[in-house]
Amino acid sequence: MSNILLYNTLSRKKELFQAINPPYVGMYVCGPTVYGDAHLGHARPAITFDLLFRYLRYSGFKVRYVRNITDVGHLENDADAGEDKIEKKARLEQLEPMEIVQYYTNNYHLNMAQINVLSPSIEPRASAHIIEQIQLIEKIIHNGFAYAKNGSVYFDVEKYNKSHSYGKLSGRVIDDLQSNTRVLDGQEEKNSAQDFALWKKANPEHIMRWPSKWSDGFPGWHLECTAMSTKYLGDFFDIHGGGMDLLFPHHECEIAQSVAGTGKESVKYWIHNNMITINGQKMGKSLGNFITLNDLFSGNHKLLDQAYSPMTIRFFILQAQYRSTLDFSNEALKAAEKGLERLMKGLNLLSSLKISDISSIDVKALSDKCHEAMNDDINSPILIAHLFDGVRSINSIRDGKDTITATDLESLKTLFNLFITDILGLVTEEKTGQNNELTAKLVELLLNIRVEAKKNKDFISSDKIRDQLTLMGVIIKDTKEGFEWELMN
RNA sequence: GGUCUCUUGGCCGAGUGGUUAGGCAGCGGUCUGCAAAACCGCGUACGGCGGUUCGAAUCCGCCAGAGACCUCCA
Repeated sequence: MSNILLYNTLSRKKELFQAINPPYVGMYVCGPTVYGDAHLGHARPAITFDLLFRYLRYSGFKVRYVRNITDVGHLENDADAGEDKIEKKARLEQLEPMEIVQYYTNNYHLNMAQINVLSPSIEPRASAHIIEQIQLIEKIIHNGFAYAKNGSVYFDVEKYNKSHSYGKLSGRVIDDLQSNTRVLDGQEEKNSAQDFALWKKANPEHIMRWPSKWSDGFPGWHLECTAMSTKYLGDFFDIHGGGMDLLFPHHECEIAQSVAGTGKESVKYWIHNNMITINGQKMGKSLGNFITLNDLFSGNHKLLDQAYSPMTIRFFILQAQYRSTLDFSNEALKAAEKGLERLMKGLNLLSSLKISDISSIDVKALSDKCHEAMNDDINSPILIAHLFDGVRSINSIRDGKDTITATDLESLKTLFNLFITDILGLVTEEKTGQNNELTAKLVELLLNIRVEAKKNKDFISSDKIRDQLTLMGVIIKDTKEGFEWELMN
């Protein structure tokens, strides 16, 4: 079916992807906690796994892609003393918690659509799966790996580690953890510092609460992913993805929960995307150095020289391999903007190429290279480099320096549409105002007068029209046939 | 402090033993009334010091610097 290599964090090497039940593939990716606008960092996993989703589907797999919305249980601080992120935001904004959840979920969906990220097959909410989480806690308690205390339930890491390996995903040793875990407030309930909460008893002022046999409370953060992934994908599924920062403790805890609950691990391939950095540091909420997607699209942020279109952001992220850090800078984004333009121009040129009896370019070889790049751990930058080689060939054919047959041209069109549009998910963006009929007519009227002036060698008038229009934000390109124009963003 | 990772030409970013990745910027050229745009051409870089090897950006060691995780984070 395919020979896709994927880097599995569990084994620390690239493995041949073999679906558990081909052609079906189950993929679970940790989605956002909806208590703020999505920032550039959130776009990385979304695009990374969107790319994988698209490529797996193209490769013949029927993928069920589950990406959750965390709307409860994600604590602000340590598991005992912390405050629920959603609740905190709700209190600050004087809103019902679910109002916050709805608002930021809507914004997330809008942003994802803007960067052309496909909707997952299922998008479960943690708050809608309390029963499943309670059932899982009961199983874990039944199997002896959790204990209740004062209405809360904690996972017994030490006991689990005696018969299983806690730390196998992140490469941690439990003894190191014990000696190095910082002393935090409110941990007195737990038997051991590294134990984590499965259920938390709610304080009286806590709004988000559900009844359970232990207390009126709410589930722990790590639990939701285990409960929801196995509910929709079964006890053993193919791919679990997320950001590298979730590796420990979140994903480590997921493994422990699933083994403690069902007796076996539930994930075959663990895949992690790396971070987006800014000035060499991770972009994140806690450091306050994040730039939201809305900021990027509007250009309205002190670190931004200009606005960047959603496709520029998408291309910027795709230009780096997902396991590398990617450093934000205006210079890098501008480079991405220009590069994307070049690529899309090449794609558009395909429809106007003249055909010949023979081809001087090798479309099949290009196609093979593109597939090889994607098969090698989804290496999008290599794929893009090959596509740029294709663009050079396309320009060269246009200039008459290379030739292409009708058959090869069809193949090349198919290839470009497949990789650029379907797999990389890059589409041409309409510029705002371009469709305003009156503006278009006025601009064209002026430019036609300018053509007349040029014919009459009245360069003073022609340059005046050009300079004035340029000042107004009309980009003019002179061509053999006359002119082309577009509005500045 | 512990665990792990990274350090590539002006910028971003691929590449794991021997062939020029690619993009942006820059320079040169074609085109143009002049420009702009577009297109074409041009860059032998791999933190430092040793070692292995016929040969290392790529393997090993040491040193320096940066980062991630260890607490919420995509």
